[in-house]
Amino acid sequence: MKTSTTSTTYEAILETAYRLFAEHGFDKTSMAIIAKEIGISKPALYYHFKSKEAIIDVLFDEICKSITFANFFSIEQYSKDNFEEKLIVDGLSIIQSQTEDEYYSRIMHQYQALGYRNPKYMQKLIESLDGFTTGFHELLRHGVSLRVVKDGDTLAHAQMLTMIIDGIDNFMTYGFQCRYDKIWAKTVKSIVRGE
Amino acid sequence: MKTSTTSTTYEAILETAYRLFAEHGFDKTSMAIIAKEIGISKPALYYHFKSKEAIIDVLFDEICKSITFANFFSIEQYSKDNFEEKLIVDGLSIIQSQTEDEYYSRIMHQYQALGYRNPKYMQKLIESLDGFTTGFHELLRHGVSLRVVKDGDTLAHAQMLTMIIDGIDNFMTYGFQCRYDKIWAKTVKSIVRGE
DNA sequence: GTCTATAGCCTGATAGAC
DNA sequence: GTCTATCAGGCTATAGAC
Repeated sequence: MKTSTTSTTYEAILETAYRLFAEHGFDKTSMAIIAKEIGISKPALYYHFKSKEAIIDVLFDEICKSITFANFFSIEQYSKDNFEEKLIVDGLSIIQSQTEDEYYSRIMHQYQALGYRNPKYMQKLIESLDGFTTGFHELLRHGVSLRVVKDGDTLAHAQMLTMIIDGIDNFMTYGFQCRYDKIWAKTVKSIVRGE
Repeated sequence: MKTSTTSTTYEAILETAYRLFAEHGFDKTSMAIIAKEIGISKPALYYHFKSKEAIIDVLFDEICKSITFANFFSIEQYSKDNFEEKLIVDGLSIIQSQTEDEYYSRIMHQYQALGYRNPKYMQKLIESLDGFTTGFHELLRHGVSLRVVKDGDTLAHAQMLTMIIDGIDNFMTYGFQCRYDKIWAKTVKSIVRGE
């Protein structure tokens, strides 16, 4: 998310909706409020998006695109020498990027709640999780082949890394005071070095 | 949750609301639908609860009461001989209990979304997380004093355990196929044995 | 592309009888 | 404790003018 500067009405709608949805929830953010906040009328809004759900869907697509595994980890850059350190640093960069967008977790929780009721969202959420576990799995196997990661149940380890990344984000959004860097580093080291 | 058999109207309201809220969300579950599902009228519902929010609040209190650390872990039962194994088993029992209530995670995600907008819910959610980290922290320090847990940053380790429990629950609700038992056991062992 | 006006529905909540 | 009837207000979405 975070489109640079608002130029078109279309972009203004997406940015404003993103913020209002995060702040007040999908249900409590009416089309009228979104329109008023931008300074246009409700029908003008409907000119750009055929329904409220359409806005929600477009936003979800954009969010999903911005949080792929490949955006944060480049397997080819991992070598025998930098493996553990780079995995720690790249992981922290995810955490960092989520700190910078205060609305991300708030709105994501809502898509998760939607997912339980609507397969359309559920599917993408699972794809996203799957992308991370698959990515970590490849990365770890690469590490094994480099002989810098101890061989073991790399799939379970990949799932564990995904879970911790997800959990850290979750905790952070609550302003829960944790040594997040330490937790991530500890997890990575434990997995790389193999218990 | 899960009151045995429904005897009073009051209990019927709570049980039905719990299920409908989990299935369709707070906003999309109207007082009329709840009343209809039970077989009473809307005003009858308002006789027992002064507002929709009152139902949501009572449900949240009950849920919070049922997921305290002490309900799953009894520090005094942990000895030098059974420590690691018992920590694994007790952790799995949480995961197990959440499998048995298919609605738990669904409704919990909604309270989390509410928490971002309403300090009333936020506070209890944080208290709950805090209860687990504090509990694990005590447990780990107990383990250290028993010389069965390697000394280290027990607070960070306690937060890590909380995060994994939370994350496992999260993943499970999506029907994500994981070796949850393996992930939990791996985490516990890594922490108990110290890296 | 944007507007005013409004249709049509659903909502939370209540008045008042039994 | 439970009912029928009802209200006031908010909602999504659209018709039709500019």
